[in-house]
Amino acid sequence: MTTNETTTRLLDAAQKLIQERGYNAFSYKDLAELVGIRTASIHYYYPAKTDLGHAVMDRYLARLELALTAIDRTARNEKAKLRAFIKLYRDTETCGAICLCGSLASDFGTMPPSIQKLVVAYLDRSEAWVVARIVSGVAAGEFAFAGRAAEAAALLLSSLQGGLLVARARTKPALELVQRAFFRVLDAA
Amino acid sequence: MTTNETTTRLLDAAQKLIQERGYNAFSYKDLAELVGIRTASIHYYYPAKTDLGHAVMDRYLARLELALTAIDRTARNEKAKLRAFIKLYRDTETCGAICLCGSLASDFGTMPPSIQKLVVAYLDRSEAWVVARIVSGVAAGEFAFAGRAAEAAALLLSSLQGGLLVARARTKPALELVQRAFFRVLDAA
DNA sequence: GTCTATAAACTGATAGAC
DNA sequence: GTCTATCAGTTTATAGAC
Repeated sequence: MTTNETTTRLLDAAQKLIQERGYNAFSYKDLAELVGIRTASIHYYYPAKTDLGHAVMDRYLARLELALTAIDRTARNEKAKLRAFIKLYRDTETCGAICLCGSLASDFGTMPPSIQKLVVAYLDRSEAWVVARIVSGVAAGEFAFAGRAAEAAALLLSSLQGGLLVARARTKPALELVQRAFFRVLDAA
Repeated sequence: MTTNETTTRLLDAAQKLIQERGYNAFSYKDLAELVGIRTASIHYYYPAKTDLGHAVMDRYLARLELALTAIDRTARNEKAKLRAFIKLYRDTETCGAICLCGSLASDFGTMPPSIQKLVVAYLDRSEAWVVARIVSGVAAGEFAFAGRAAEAAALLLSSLQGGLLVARARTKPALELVQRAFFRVLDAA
């Protein structure tokens, strides 16, 4: 382990702030108060704010990889895998937060290229995984879906990101309805 | 007409900045440079930045109403109406922008209640209209969709908002795929 | 209506003591 | 590693001349 206690608490607090307020709406002062240290101390770990943002998104991407691996290992079939994937977003919805990747995507133009690349990587990886699940599910006769997998994958990814946005603003869950409607696409011929 | 030339240019530029960078990522200085006046002059029209944000979102909501009215008047059937609605988002996608409402929703926690209310109103109005189109389309035998209209409406609204987010980050259109997949939901039994 | 001038607070960031 | 002290730049916002 190379990460100590303080870096973890900084990353946790920063991620929370970005997901709840947005990257450009939180300051080192906010973060310092949340973690209980001074702003100068944060600079010791993350000299620039973009370094911090990069580290948070980097960890988020690594965790996606771990989550997908865990799902692929434990879920019985492709539908169960997709349900587990959607569950990741529904847990975020429960917290009243939006996806870190979605939050950074909405500030995309103001992010440095190194962070932009991670955001794109997160979306690409998610999409590729979903496409693979659909292709596999169709091949196994699990889904009746007759269209292109890329269509359904784009629909799922977009509706999960947007669903979190919409749900938080209205403090009214959206992803349960989204999930139900989405599986109609796969189950219908 | 109560709005003069300068207010219109201020609202246009502010909307553009919010959709491209986000509410918390643009300043009166950015806006002043874009419009060609000094920051103090902006305060003459909009004393506080939240007044400006409110005015931009208020106009955006009024324009939604106009757009829905125009669609209801000109489109031949419910499917054509929904296609025209999706076109509003696809035009935004073409500009490389996200929805103003989606941008403000992603900064939701940092917005004053008066703006939050407009964001919620925009989403509520959009959803109600989409639900009505689906219910009407099913009643007319235009859609084979057998589920609850609220499900499909949540899927559409979420995927359009999220689709813009995803598309801009990857500079790769998403809404054409989203649209195709969505109509499978309505057309399938 | 638009300007100059200015303020008070906050921003990310650095230097250097402990 | 964490602190105090400090910086230069920016932010929203106001006062008052023209």
